[in-house]
Amino acid sequence: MDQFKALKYFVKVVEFGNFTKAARFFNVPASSLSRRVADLENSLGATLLKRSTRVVKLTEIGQEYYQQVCDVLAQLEQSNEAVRSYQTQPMGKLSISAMTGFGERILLPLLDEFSELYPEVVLDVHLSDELSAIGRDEVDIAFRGGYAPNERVVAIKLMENQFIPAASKDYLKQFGTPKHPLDLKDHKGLYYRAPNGPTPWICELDSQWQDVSPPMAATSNGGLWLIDKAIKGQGIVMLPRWVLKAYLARGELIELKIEPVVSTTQNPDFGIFLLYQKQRYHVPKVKAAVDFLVARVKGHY
Amino acid sequence: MDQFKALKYFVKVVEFGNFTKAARFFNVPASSLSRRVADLENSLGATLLKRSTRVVKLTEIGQEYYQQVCDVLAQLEQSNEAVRSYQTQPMGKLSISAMTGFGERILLPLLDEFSELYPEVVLDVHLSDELSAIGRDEVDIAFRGGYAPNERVVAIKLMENQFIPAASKDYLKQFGTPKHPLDLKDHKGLYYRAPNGPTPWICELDSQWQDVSPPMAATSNGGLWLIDKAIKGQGIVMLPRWVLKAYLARGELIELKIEPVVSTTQNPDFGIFLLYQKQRYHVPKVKAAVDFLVARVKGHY
DNA sequence: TATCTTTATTGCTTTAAAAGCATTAATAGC
DNA sequence: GCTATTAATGCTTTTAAAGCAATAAAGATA
Repeated sequence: MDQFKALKYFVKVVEFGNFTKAARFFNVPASSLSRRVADLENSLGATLLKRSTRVVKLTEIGQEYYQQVCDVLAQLEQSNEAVRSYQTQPMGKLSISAMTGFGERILLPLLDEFSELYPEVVLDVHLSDELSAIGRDEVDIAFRGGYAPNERVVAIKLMENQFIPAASKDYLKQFGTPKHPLDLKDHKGLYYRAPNGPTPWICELDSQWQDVSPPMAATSNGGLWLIDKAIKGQGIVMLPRWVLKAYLARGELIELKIEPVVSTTQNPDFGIFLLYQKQRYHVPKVKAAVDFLVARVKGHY
Repeated sequence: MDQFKALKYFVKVVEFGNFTKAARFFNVPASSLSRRVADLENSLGATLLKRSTRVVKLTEIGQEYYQQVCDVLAQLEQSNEAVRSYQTQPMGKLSISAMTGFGERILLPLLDEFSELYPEVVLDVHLSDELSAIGRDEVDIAFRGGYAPNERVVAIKLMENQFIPAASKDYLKQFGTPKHPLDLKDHKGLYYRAPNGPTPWICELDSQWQDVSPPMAATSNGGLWLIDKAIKGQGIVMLPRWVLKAYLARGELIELKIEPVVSTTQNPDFGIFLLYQKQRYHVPKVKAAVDFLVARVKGHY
């Protein structure tokens, strides 16, 4: 029995919920699928599909098996792809996912450069703060603030992503400079809006993580708009250091030195990571992009 | 082409380093393997093996592919096994790995009970403090002090594993009762020896983890011997609460209340976990043992 | 250097298995 | 109860892998 063929047939029958449609997909008679799947069931000694003339659905064990088989087939397909594209030129569609802020400020300019170096690679960039699952989705490279979700994904730390509070000189003159987290109660907060809502400001007081968010003056997922408001003296922003760097340098904003440190995450090692699937590194387009981006970002930030 | 057959041939050829020997393994002529592997290479458009009459070895890309393929085949084989053994009685060899202390005191008595319930299951228990890699090794169930190594492994927390210091009444009368971690400097430590050496005693002072180990009076991986010495007043032991529980209850040892808390790990959620491979849960012997052990240990400790 | 031995490959034949097709059986909807 | 749809089955054709003998290549040996 060709087990590989049997598995592919099985998976498609499940997905179409129908032998006939799956057969059309493969351009073979339905009887072939019927036999292959039957072979498979026989060799496993279990019924995977509950068949009737109208519906074909998975049994309990079939459900388990289906998911595992999907996984295995996907992995194998990826390995095959990696070998097939080995020692060819970087080319084809490269899918990249990144957080909006990082994408706009750092990634896109670099990608323009990349495109000049590798014109054969067609870029497909998704900017969103929602985290898309690398591995499952068809994303080749992702930029996220966190570690690798599993051991098949490689995570390279590109830069720090420490959130710091800042405000304009005028604002501080008018409302005073907070020195302690609890001083924030009497200030105005400009909040960055993550997909699950505005990010609270937290702080470790007496070995306990506490929410010390000031009253909300505005909230947005547009960092520039928040910074603009902060410069105009409308409140305190809490954004990554690399975002605020230029404004701090020009004196438009002043970094607030609050003790103990106020942040947006309990994890002190928060950073921006580049993620890719280990087994795909040898696909030329992936390798070229990972090498290029790591070199550029690590060098400049 | 039957890709699975080709892959299985390929893997064995690599492992034997030799077409002829691999062919004998499958009881088919070597020419078959030669053809299947050639097919595979053709379909991938790459050379996987460097052949000569004396040596067959992997190319660089072949090496990559081999490892990934091994993984895929192993996973598939496990899935098949899980389905094949579905809805049969628990039976066959069940391999269990546990830490020595936990194994001797808690696991083995329970396994006696388990064996009476499921006489068809042949137990193979390894007691060792060295951690064996679940997934790679042929271990069905493991007991460890820590989390799941990857997302294919399920970890169930069975009980706390907090290390606490204790000493005998006589000892404390003679040497005084330490109240603060730094008091330990003037005491005698009875150390548990982990595979990588005696476990130091640590403590968080001024938001900094510090080694506050007292001078060593003895060290051993035999917990009972250490407890015996402690009862005789020869020092302070640092062992899990569940180990010391009985001695504390009988008054043979007294728990030391040191502030801030002295421990052997920085992780406050230290516990004993039962680990098994997710996809193997439906193998009857695994399911029976996991369910049994979780119910018993969770209920009684 | 010449010869021997081991081992992978290749051409040809045999054998096995999957594809293809027509038919049957089963089931839901009308 | 009839009709339409769909999965399974029996039989034939086609395809692919197995088996075998012969060849070629590369170390090892003398």
